[in-house]
Parts: sequence; structure tokens; C-alpha cells
Amino acid sequence: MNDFFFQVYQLVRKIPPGRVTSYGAIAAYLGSPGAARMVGWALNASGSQNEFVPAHRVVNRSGLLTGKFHFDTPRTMQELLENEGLKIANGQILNFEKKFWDPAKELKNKL
DNA sequence: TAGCTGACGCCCT
DNA sequence: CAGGGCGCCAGCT
Repeated sequence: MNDFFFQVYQLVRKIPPGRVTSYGAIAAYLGSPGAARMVGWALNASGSQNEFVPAHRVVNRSGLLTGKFHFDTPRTMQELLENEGLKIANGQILNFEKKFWDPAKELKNKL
């Protein structure tokens, strides 16, 4: 396990319930914009982590639940998000802009 | 050891 | 407006 993975997990755990962020935002925050794919790859291995990682709060830049097929069932991700008060239609988060949680802004003065 | 792939994102046609 | 291609970094075959 590399630091990159750890940083991703650490960051994802800081996402407040009811909020979501994007792979690109995380990648950019970690200093590697464009490496959004890596973030997804890291989350793919999040299941190997002992601590729970709210991977369902990470979606693509359009608010699409692109990673839902990597959960137990394709609807698990959506249900988890809905359980946190988010509205989802057609695999996409409604009001994504308002629910978006930008690590660069939220943690800018906290690190 | 070299090459392919992947839960993305942006640019070009 | 839609489709295709390249870049990003690390793990796996």
C-alpha cells in the first residue's frame, strides 16, 4: 500500500455525510490532476482496508455513480447516498453542485 | 521486464 | 451535440 492510497482513504473519510466529491478533485488535491483514474483504483482497494471508507461519496465530475457496480450490488451505492439524504435520479446525484465537497476548499486551512 | 488496464477528465474531431 | 483519443500513476499478468 502506497501513500497515495492512504491519502485517498484519509481524504475520503473526511467527507461529511450527505456530501460528495469527485475523483478529479481528490486527485488534484493530492497534487496529481488527471490521475483521477488512480483515485478510483485506490477506492477499488478500499475494501481491503480495515477502516470503513465511504467510497460511495466519491463520484465522477458529473455526479454520476460510475462506481456503483463495484459495490455488493449496483444499487448499494445509491441507497447509501439516499440514506444520507441525497437525491439520485438515473444514477446521477441531484443538486450535485450544492452537495459537492471540495477538499481543496474545505481542508485548505486545516492542513 | 514490458505491456495492459482501470470507480476519470479534458481536448480534439 | 456526440464520439474518440490522450494523459495521469500504480498494480497485475
